[in-house]
Amino acid sequence: MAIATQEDSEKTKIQPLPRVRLELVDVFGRMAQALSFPRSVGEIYGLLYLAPEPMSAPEISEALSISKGSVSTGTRQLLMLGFIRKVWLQEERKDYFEAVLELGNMMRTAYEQIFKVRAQNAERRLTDVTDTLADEKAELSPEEYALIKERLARLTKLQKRAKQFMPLLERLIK
Amino acid sequence: MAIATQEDSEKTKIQPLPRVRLELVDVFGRMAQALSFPRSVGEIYGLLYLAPEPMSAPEISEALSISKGSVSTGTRQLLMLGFIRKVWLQEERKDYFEAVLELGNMMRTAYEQIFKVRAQNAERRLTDVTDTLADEKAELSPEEYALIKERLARLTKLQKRAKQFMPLLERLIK
DNA sequence: AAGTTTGTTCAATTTAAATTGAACAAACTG
DNA sequence: CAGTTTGTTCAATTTAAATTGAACAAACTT
Repeated sequence: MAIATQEDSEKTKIQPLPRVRLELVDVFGRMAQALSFPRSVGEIYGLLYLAPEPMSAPEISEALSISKGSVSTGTRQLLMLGFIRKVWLQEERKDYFEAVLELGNMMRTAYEQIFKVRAQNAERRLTDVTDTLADEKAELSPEEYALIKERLARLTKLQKRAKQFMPLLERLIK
Repeated sequence: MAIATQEDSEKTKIQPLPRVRLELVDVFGRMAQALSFPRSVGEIYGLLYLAPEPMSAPEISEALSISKGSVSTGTRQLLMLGFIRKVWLQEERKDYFEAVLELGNMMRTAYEQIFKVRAQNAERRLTDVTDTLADEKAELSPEEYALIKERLARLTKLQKRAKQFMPLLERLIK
């Protein structure tokens, strides 16, 4: 469908994607959503994952029926996360993209960029809360102060435990 | 606090929450969002986590300025995940809720209910795609068929590796 | 009995996020 | 040079999800 009727002077030999490829596009689209990425980002990766050759942004846009803008932002995200890479095809001036197949690498990068940052944020915010408790001590009844202190200590302990796991996880992921 | 005696006719002894508690509400609210839960669900948990006594649904609604409906659906989700429990206060007919403080348990339950299910879904969908490839073999060039087959095999391998990690993760989490 | 209070459900609304599409710049082509 | 094509950015729009609020049922009270 959507065969470009404008003079196909070019490589616009857009044959429809085989069903397998469409299905994988869908699988990665849903997976992205589950991980709270835009669906389109997953779809782009799914498309590239089974592509026999690198694809240009206009080709991706056409194949998935998504706008240039979405392809631009989507590929940027995937590049940053290390899920795809740019390929320089001889004498072409377009950018071409291909999927990085070494999934271990991808996952490590994604882990670094997402989980680690989140864990650090959580840690910082937790110490902020603890500081607030100290500031507020005078305004709280001794019982309430003690209770809150104990519970925040629990959270901090958990936070520390989680932090210890992280290097272990990192090793597993590699 | 909040020992509203019925004769009050208004248990609206609602003194404002201490700042520490408001801050933790916010921390958990944001954390929930990062994990793609509704913010309100995190806020409810954050509120209960530092509550000196179990709180009723109307109290929660009031304290967080969220509707009865949200409290009802939010507490249901938290109960299902094991993050909070119902407490039966003597002779009261309202439901009271308190946070489960044993975070290890919570995390195990959440893991079971979320990651495991997702991993199983991913597995099923991947085999579906592989089946489609088999169906479609005749319509593909030998080269494309081989390429897709190889890449799907890669994914399946990764999937299996991830599956092996799961029991290990489970043990770590406990 | 009629009147409260609590809690659930679900349609309507609000809010947040993703996507589009148009304006623009850059790099080429005839 | 003017005319294409590619790719980015961002305001406007669309889409999806969370939240509200009203209707209702259940469990009590007077």
